[in-house]
Amino acid sequence: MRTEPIYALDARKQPRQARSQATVDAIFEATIQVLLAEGLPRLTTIRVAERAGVSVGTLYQYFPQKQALLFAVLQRHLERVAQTVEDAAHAMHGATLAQMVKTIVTAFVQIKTENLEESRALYAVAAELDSRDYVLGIKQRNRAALEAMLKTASDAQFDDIATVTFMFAGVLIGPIQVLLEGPPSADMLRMLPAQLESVCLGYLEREANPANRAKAS
Amino acid sequence: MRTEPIYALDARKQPRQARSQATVDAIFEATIQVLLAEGLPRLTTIRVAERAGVSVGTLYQYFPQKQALLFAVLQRHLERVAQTVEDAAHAMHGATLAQMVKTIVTAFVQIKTENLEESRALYAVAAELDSRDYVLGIKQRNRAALEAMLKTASDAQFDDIATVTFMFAGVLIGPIQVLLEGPPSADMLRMLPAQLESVCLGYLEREANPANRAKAS
Amino acid sequence: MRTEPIYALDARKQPRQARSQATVDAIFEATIQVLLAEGLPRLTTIRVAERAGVSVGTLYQYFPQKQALLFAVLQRHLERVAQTVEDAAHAMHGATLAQMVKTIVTAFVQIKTENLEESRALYAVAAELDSRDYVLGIKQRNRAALEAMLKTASDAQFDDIATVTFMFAGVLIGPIQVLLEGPPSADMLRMLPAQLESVCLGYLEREANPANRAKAS
Amino acid sequence: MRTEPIYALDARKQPRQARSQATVDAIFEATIQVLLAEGLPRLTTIRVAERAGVSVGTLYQYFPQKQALLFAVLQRHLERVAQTVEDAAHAMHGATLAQMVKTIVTAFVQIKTENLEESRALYAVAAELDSRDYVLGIKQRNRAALEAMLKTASDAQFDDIATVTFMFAGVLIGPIQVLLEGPPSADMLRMLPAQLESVCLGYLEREANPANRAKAS
DNA sequence: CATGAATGAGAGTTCATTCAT
DNA sequence: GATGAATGAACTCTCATTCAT
Repeated sequence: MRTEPIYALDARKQPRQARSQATVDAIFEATIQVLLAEGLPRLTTIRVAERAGVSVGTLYQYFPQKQALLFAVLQRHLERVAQTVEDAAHAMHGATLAQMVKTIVTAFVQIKTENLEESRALYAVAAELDSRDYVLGIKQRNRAALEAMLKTASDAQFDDIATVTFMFAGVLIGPIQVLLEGPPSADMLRMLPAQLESVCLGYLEREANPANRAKAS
Repeated sequence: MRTEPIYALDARKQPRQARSQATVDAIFEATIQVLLAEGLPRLTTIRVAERAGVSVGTLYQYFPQKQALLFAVLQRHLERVAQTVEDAAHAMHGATLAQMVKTIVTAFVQIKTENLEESRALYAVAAELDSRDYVLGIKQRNRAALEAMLKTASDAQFDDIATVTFMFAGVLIGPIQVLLEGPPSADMLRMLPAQLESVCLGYLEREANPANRAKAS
Repeated sequence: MRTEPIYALDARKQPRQARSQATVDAIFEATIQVLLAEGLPRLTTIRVAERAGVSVGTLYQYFPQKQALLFAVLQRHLERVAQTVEDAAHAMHGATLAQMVKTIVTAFVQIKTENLEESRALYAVAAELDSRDYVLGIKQRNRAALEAMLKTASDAQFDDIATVTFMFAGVLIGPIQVLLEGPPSADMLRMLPAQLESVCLGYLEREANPANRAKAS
Repeated sequence: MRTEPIYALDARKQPRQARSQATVDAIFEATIQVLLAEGLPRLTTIRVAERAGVSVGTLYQYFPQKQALLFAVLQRHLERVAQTVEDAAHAMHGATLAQMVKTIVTAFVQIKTENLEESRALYAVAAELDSRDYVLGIKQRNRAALEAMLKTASDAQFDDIATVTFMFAGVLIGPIQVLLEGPPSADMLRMLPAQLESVCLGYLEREANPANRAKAS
């Protein structure tokens, strides 16, 4: 994929006043709405501006390119997710595997699910936007937080912690993603946390170094 | 997302002559190549035609709309995946959980990995194309095959097989997807099958009905 | 002829500013000019825009489809014609047949002749555009105005007024059309009004109810 | 209107064999049908060929350009009309005005009405095709035939016979055209001949030289 | 001669972006 | 700053015409 450097994907103008912030928020909100109502191919700057109740000119005041707007929306979402994971992981340092898994799964399902529609809409954006590096960075951050946490598990120790973390993260996201893409099933959504805990705990216990596990108990 | 019915997404002239078939193949190939080299936003019908060594007119003779072309490419890929899963699942009817998991994981990783680039490129297509129903259908097929297989496990029995299958499929795809999106790591790729087996088997054994497990042993 | 409903043939942004109105007028004028200079098959949106001194984008801001543009031009012309006929007919209520005919013929010839080139150019547009219903509506309006007038003739009364009106209108338009299509002959143009009066009056007097004619004289 | 000389509007190949003639006829027929079913803008060579049951290549064997095909169809129609008028006019040499009018009106209404749909479809073709000269020529022929006939009227003589003929022809065609364009009304169609006779005879009698009329009677 | 796959110029239309008001 | 009319490059798609089979 041609990865031309994107100059200034970041919004040029840092909003300093309340009015500005309100405008930016309205634009963010409008972007998500258009995304959901019309789909990415029909998301035009004019449509977003209209729905946000501002003019195109104003929109361009805050986001000098369309890509910058989409990037910002994606960023806002992923940043929130990363922060949640980091907070949860940090809080669990020194806990048992079971406690860790329960907390992480709960937090992750919660954050991905509470804005279910938004999450779904942003998949297309991430896929199309030239944001691969950024997305990879976020995933890296998430994994780092998880890895740091796993290292402090009171009842387990892992030989290849990088691999274990990778699988942990992958396993966490897989079923959630499938759920997001599919027709929203309330049933599945209810079962998801417990099932995800089962999956993760099952895996982590299997992979935990037996010697240490013994020592821990 | 506005889901206007797409009339005749696959309504394309069926090639009747050998020459035609070669043309269609060249167009398929070119589509993947452009997707990888330029990305979906820069995939235009003219660029595809040029790379395929034909004129736009010819392209449109076989794919009456751009969407039809993308859909066909996606379809070819997913059909292959679904077929692979179905074959593998069917072959494992009556086997043990461990055998099932090993076979399925191997087949799935293999098919997704052998055309790694193609798989990656198609994510954006699926996300943007109005192909949700089709993609969901494929997932349904996959799950049905897995469920039918799991029901025949010689050493296990599940209470809520629908949920178990859903998680099984989700867990299978999660880490693979993460791998596809990231920078291809040979290390991870090597470990993936064993790790996936561990994850799946860990989960399935945990969820298997204890009574039956006892009986089986 | 496949008469698919044309959605929003006239759905165009209503110009709100003076600048806009000037733009729209320029586009109208340019359309007629291109029609005359190049003919309908060579009338492209780009050519019209160029001649109007604006960009294609601007043209499409006011006329969302090419058809809408052509329709608007046709409409402007026919509306003017219909208005002229209605005004003339209304003014002659209660007059004698001879006065009526003289006035209507004069008005009709005048309006069709003053923008002779425009009239001619629009025949092809009307023939090709999916405007049959609209054109028929205009003709209906014209006939209604003539019929209402004829009913009030002070010196005549008709048995089958619908038929008489139909023929009156048809006879009126026939020679004018022939003249428009042909090479403009100043001679014929000069004679036309008197001749048309003769034709119409001859016909109407023939068809007038004899009893009433007697009474009137 | 840019009147670039049309090279070779005539069909290149004069069909010599029965098979060829059948093919040409099928193509003619198909053209009319497509014209009626789809309208001029959707009349493509491929569609015509398909409906005629031949390949595009074959169509181009007989008509080297699309214009040549349309021109030929138009020609066939107008030739038939012109021939009919000429025959009728010639047969009436030396007759009375009343006889002349009756015969001409009958013939003209008949020929235009029997292939009503065809007549209507060809208006757009004539308007768009670069056939103005040809159409004018046909009209000229028709007028010449009428004029020659009128000159021999046994009971009338005209001062300005050119003008009278022009009006006669124009009056003849006006109501017919209106009828063709509108929704076909059986009522009007039935009345048309008598009404047209009335119009024409009324006019001609008015314009006939009184002196001669006296002498004639 | 007939076929129909291939061609590619050119048409209609969209939309990110600019800038005079 | 805000506005929204104007821009025009770029895209999708059509169709008259050609020519290898």
